[in-house]
Amino acid sequence: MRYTRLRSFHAVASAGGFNAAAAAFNISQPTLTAQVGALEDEYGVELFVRRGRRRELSDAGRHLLAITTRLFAEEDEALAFLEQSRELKTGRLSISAVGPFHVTEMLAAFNQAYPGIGLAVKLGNSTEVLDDLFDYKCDVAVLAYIDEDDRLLTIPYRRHPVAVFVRRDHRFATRDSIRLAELEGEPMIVRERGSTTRRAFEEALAVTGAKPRLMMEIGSREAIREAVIHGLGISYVSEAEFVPDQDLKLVRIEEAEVYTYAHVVVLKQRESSRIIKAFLDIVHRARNALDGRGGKP
Amino acid sequence: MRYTRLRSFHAVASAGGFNAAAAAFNISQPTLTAQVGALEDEYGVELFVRRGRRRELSDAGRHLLAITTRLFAEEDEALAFLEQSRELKTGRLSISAVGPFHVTEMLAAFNQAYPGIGLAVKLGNSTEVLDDLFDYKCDVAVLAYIDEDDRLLTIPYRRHPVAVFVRRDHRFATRDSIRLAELEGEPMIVRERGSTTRRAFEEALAVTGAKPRLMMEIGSREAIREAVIHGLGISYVSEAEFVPDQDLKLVRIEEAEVYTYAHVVVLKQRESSRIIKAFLDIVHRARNALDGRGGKP
DNA sequence: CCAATAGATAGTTTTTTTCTATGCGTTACA
DNA sequence: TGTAACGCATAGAAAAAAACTATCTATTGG
Repeated sequence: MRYTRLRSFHAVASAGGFNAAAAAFNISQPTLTAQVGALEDEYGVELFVRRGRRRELSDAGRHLLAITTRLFAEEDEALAFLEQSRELKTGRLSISAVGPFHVTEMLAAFNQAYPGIGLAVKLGNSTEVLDDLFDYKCDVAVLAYIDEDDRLLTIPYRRHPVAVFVRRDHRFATRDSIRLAELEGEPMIVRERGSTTRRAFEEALAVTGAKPRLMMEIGSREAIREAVIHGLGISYVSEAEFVPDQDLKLVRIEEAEVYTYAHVVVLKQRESSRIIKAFLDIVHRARNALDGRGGKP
Repeated sequence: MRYTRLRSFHAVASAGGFNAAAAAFNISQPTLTAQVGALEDEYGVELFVRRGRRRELSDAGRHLLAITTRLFAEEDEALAFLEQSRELKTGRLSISAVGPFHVTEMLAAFNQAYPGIGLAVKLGNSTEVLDDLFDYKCDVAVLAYIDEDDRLLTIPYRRHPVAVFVRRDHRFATRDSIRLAELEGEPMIVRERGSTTRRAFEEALAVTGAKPRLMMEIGSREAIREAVIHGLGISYVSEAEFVPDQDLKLVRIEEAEVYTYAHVVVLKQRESSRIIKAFLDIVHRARNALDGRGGKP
């Protein structure tokens, strides 16, 4: 109401007449006459002076035009911002993940598709990651295994085989792959309890029945690498996480039954969020691109 | 539409919630929900993030709020300007007048009543003044005599007696007043043809039948004063225009039939203009205040 | 677990906005 | 000096929008 009147005034004032404004802004001239008239009546102010058959801006009108010019510039800015938001040219997506190795690929794909979106990644264990998700501290979580929780929407993203790695001089070092059974009695350095990789590995071992000798439990991938390099034992790692080293050799597991999984998890509630939808879309596309390369669970 | 949505968004964003905004801005909560929802749908942007039972500003929402804050500040400014215009606290009034002497009084009264209104005075002869009026170059004209023109609204403002003035050593200098008949053969310096004062004076002379000796015609009041001081003759002037001098003496005319008039003239078309109405009102009041003092025609 | 709270949804009514058709006064031009 | 074109005003009707009430759902705090 006030707005419409101001807008009509602005149109007439900047177009230089009622008919001109009507033509320029695709509204009828009587509408403009009515709106401007209402504005003038409401405030008892002469915005236009009748001069023959035309109406020209009065001093008050000129002053008001200066204000409305700024006003509608701000409106344009608001709409421009909304437009660019529509196209996801701005915004931020925060991700909590259990490990950096699963997410970098997704981040790269997403960033390529939406270069304007800021990305924030926070790492933590699975409990922390889930808490972030439920506390709205992140938009997307990347987890290894999933709780069945109907507040969550879970998308299996990909699986990474777990492999054994040994020092160059170990008897496995010349092998391309081994069987789990061969690990019987083998001195082994393992991850902390709760590690996704350890869990997957031990489940597979339990199936096989093989029992390595647990040398030590270390809560850091890097520290385990050092321990292996120093000959304290052999260990395992998700293939994607393995950092090559001249003293180390990665040996696959023949059965290939040991995998860590990456699931993309979001709150069902937020599934319809544009930015989250965009991310999930990228994830699906990446999964499909992986098909046939055996990356899928 | 866009505006209402932005306003609803702004209300919710600045009030910190839908219900809070509904209470603060006296609109119903469903209205706000609908408007904000429409804005989000239209641009596919999440302005608020659902967090439990509340909705909190998203990054995009925060950005938009910054813009809408400026937007509505401009709107407030526009409305404030219109409000103060309603009370005639701003604006400008331009006056064209045939002489400065008639208008100063009005200007003073008007300025006292509406100190915020800028005043512009332009002087000219009666033709120029009327042209300004018809060309909308001025809002109000002050003229001596009037054409009957039904495009014009004319208000008699006041009349000023015309008096004779002479040098101290003139035989009239000891008199308080003279009769027009005494001017027979008297050397006289007169204004240019077209001068209101000359016209009034000569009309009165014609009635009387007296014939002064026209010494010279000078198109400037100041130059005439100098001429009288130098003893070239006597002259006349509207009493209101007379500037006292130790060498000059003003002598009234007994019949007091010689007057110049001041009429306030506006275009009928523009009579309803607030500022013009306000000025005419001041003029009427000043006229009434003059009643009983004999200032009226 | 219940009551209170924040927000969403459905359906309706009121208000606003906008249109078409037409009238009136000005201006320009033949 | 008519007369056509132009610029705006007015009337009445139609369309769109904004607003409401009532009700529902989900979350949270005691």
